[in-house]
Amino acid sequence: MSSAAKTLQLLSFFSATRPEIGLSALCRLAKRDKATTHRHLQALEEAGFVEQNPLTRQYRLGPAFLQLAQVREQTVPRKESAVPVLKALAEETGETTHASVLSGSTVFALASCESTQHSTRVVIDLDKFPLHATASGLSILAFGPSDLMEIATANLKTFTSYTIKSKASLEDAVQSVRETGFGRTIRSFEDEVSSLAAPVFDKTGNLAGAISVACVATRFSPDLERKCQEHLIAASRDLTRGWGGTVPDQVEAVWAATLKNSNALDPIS
Amino acid sequence: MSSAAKTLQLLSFFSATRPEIGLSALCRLAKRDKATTHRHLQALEEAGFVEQNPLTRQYRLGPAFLQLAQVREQTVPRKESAVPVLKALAEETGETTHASVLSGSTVFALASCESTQHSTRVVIDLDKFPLHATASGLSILAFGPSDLMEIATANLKTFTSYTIKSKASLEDAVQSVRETGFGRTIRSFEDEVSSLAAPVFDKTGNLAGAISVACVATRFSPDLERKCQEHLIAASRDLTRGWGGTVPDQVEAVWAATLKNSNALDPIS
DNA sequence: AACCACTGGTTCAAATAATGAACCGATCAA
DNA sequence: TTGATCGGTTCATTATTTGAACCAGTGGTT
Repeated sequence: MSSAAKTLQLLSFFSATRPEIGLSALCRLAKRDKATTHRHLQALEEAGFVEQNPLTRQYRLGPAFLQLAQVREQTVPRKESAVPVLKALAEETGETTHASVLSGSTVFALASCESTQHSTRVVIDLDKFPLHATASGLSILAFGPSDLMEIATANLKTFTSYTIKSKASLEDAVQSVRETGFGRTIRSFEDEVSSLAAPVFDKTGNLAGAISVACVATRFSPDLERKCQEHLIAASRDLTRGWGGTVPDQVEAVWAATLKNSNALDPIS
Repeated sequence: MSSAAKTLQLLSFFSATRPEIGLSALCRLAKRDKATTHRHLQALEEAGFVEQNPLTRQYRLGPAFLQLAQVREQTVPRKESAVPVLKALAEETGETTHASVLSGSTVFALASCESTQHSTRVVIDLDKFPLHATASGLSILAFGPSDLMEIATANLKTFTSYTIKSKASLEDAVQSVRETGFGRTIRSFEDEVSSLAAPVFDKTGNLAGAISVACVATRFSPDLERKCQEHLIAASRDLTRGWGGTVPDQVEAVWAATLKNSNALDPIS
């Protein structure tokens, strides 16, 4: 590990829950020498990446990040960071993938990617995802702002015979998403499509959008679902990271539980 | 210069106007070896501080900054409280406003706001303010830690024909800031810009940064200066308050004296 | 007041990791 | 083909990083 890498690693110990760290504490966290850590901190301080609280002498993240984050946002808008994640997800699952962003109370399509693995594949060309009828919409209802539920129930448009039609069944569906961490729809938007989606979060820790896999319904087996779940988790983490956030622990927990359950049901794995 | 410092320095070459840089270009900018620079970039990439554009292979700032900027703002919420103050100040004066923070011995740009009142306005895109050549820098020299003076005199870079060039004239300028409470520069950083700045303090009672108005030089009349002074006082009080501090009585006193003098000179107001 | 346990910070010989000229393979233009 | 880029890699040389031991200061206990 290079000296630069060690220096940079120190920054990763700062978080919202541990915003200020003293020299000795940081040595323990990083399992490194005091002299070394001190020199590393001085290099970081010079660059504006950390500063010392003049009262407590503890170190905290510096103001340089505000500037650099601004440049990053100007350099890489959200769509661009979604594309590689969607590509990877499409390749891994062999199905079509979508990313969407919540803006106000509308779920906008951001980008999508078709897998080349199968000759039949899902091609959905929409720019707004209905909240009640898509896996992405359900994910966003489950983990997004609570006032969305009202808007969703006011717009229960029917797309197929499977589309959710009542407020009660929508609430059930959303509750199930909260418990599993995945939005899930079977033929509810298009007759031949079943989807699985995961929420994506941004730097404010709020829900920012969703990422989904749209499967040809006849291919949507428990095995495929399991595979989609695994890769959706990775994809959501990646995209959340690309948008500057971290997946909330609570969501990670329900994902872990869901995967465990599906393991239990499937004695092979 | 430590290897870590060299690595970190690479990041400073990225900006809104130069968001992506290739390996060779970065070597030229940093005046360093290609192998070395490449290794440094790899360390940065591993930490998420840079990433490569998969198409062009050029490097750009990474997503880690979004997270770390978020943590920084949660730790020391400065930018958030500065924005409305800058906005108000820009509106009141009709000129561009800046806020900066002192970290270590560097003055970082925090945020800025352009007035919509005039069609010609000052647009300054820098991330570090030179201590000797900007109104903000002079304010910080005047009311900040005394060891800054050494650093400033060691870095008397010339920007325009008006830029302060000698230790003696810098000391004079700083003394004048102490007496008036305002940093003041006439065309000293950019040829067409004259600025006025006031110090901002934090909860420890120490200087934390500065707030400034950058005027198109040809508009910088005594009337406008007077107006800027009045509103800068209010803005500095607001921002200091937003950062949990209070403006020291001694600074308030020199402000009051300055306003009184300019009243005496200007019988109209 | 003496003692202890803890800070943050510094020193210097020993050891390790950074360095850069030269090199490779690709790409592009003339 | 040639030449001038580009990004990336190699390895002997060299300079930098390293950490045990050391200060100095602080707050709590005996």
